[in-house]
Amino acid sequence: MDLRHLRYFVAVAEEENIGRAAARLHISQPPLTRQIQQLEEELGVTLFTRTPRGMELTQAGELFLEEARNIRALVEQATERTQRAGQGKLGRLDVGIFGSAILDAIPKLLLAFRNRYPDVKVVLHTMTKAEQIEALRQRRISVGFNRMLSPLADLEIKQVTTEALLLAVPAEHPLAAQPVIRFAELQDHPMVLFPTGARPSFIDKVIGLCADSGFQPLISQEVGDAVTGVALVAGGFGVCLVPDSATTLQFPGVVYRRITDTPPNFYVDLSCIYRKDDQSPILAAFLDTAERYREETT
Amino acid sequence: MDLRHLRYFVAVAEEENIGRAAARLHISQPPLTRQIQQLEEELGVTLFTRTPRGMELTQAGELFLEEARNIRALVEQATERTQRAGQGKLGRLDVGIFGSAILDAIPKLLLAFRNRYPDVKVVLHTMTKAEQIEALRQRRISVGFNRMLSPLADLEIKQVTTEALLLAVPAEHPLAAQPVIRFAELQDHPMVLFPTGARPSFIDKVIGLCADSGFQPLISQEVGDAVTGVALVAGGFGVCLVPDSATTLQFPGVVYRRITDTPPNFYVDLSCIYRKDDQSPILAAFLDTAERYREETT
DNA sequence: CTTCTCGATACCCTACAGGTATCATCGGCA
DNA sequence: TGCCGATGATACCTGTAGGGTATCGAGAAG
Repeated sequence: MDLRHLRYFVAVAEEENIGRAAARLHISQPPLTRQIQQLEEELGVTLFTRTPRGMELTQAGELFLEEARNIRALVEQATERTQRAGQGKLGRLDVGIFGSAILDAIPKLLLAFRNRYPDVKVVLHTMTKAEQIEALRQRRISVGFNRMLSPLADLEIKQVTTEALLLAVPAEHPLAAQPVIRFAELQDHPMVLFPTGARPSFIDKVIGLCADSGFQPLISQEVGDAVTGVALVAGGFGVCLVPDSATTLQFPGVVYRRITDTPPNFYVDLSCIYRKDDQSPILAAFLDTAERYREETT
Repeated sequence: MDLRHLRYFVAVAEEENIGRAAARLHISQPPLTRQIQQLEEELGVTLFTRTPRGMELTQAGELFLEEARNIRALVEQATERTQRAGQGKLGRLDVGIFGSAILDAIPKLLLAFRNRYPDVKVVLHTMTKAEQIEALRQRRISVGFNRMLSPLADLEIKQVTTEALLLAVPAEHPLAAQPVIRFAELQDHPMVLFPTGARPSFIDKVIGLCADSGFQPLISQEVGDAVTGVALVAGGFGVCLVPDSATTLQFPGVVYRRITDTPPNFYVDLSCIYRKDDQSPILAAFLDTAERYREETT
């Protein structure tokens, strides 16, 4: 049996007349007769009673008509859904995000993606940079978000946005009272740094900036993520350089201050990382959305 | 697209290897490659990623695999069900029965049919002889039960059983006290006859029997069916000849008595009637069951 | 570097879907 | 009653496409 048989059968059943059905199918009458005969022979069931006025369904034929219509609808639906999946419009995208970076850019980007591809189920997995890389290679995620990513042979990196750095300062701290903060002044104040874990990371960025300005920071504490860092600032552990987006963390007793004499690379990137060999149309759609986001926000 | 494509696709998806899938399908590898390519081209979707180790489903491919399996299962089910329908094992049978004749033979026969063909839904329609014939011609029923059916050009009649006649007598009636009742004695006693309506019917049977014995019955009342007839007997309207099966009607004040000197045709048939041109396998199955029933009960 | 395994390609052959011509049958109608 | 028209069935031809064999190209493995 063949989908053609089903198509022909439904046409004949609906027209109750082989000639008309043949015309509707754009074939001539004899082949249609033969196909129907074949179908009946293969099933071993008489589907039609032949009358001088045309073809009339038997009870078995009526049942088969329902089934045939059902199957044909299902085939249509399957192709349609598969095509949507092939265009990245339907399916699932596993995304790795880092600890506290669910701030500003990532939610906005995910929201934009959801709007463009409402039938793609986005699943977020919180994991560190090293875990993201491992998960990418094991195909547990298709894309990861992180900062300060280093090039890798099998993974591609694409910058999503850059963020200026701000200084998180305890409200009672002398620097909070100054109208202007110069970067070099930070050498006199204990700093909270983050994240711990896989290097290079944001920590190295900050230490590098200090080194460029000719000093070593006074490290009061290293913590895992920005949220903890700002919490320690609130607790008086010192100041902390954070990306712009961290200002969404409004802790009582913490104020954010701009640095006036920013060195040229006084910003940090937010990038996404994915397998070079990943041909998934959903990933392509996601990266396209990310690209648009980047263009809109720069 | 074609069911073959689905079969091939599922095999490749399951084997993750075109060569093995080809072996499983008993074809050689190149045609299988081509069929998969055709399928992908027709859908416009890459279903597999080709690796040096074999074929790996894409996300769209995974979805299509589910759909394909589903469709294939449905096709199998459709053929199976249609075949059962074609063998008369699945479907619906509309049966016309007459007023009060839901006694003895018909329920037993229907029960036997249900046991042999549990998936055939039997729908009973109570209708008179004339209504049955009309309903048969209009195909609202496939078979009807009745007595004293006359041959018709387009309808076939098949006897199901015969029943001896008994006399329903009021308990207080003089005949009830006699040890023996001879048929000729009935000429002295008012009788209830049934059914009214289309002739020839059971009424004519009784009148004919009386005529054969050389008398005209004293008709006290004509009623629509045996139940009403026996009820009138209970009410003292007279005696009433009824088929054997009517003894299942146990009215208080009514007793059934045998006639001793029965004439040779002192019985009435129960037959079924159906369209000569009806090729329905369900009807055939039903008639076969009826035939067996007849053989078992004679 | 060789070898093995995978899918892809090239080319041939045959089966079968589809075409035309024609037949058989049954109702309707003059 | 017999002709005509409509219906599905049959006979036969043709071209497409599905399946076969032989072979290639690319990676992985040794």
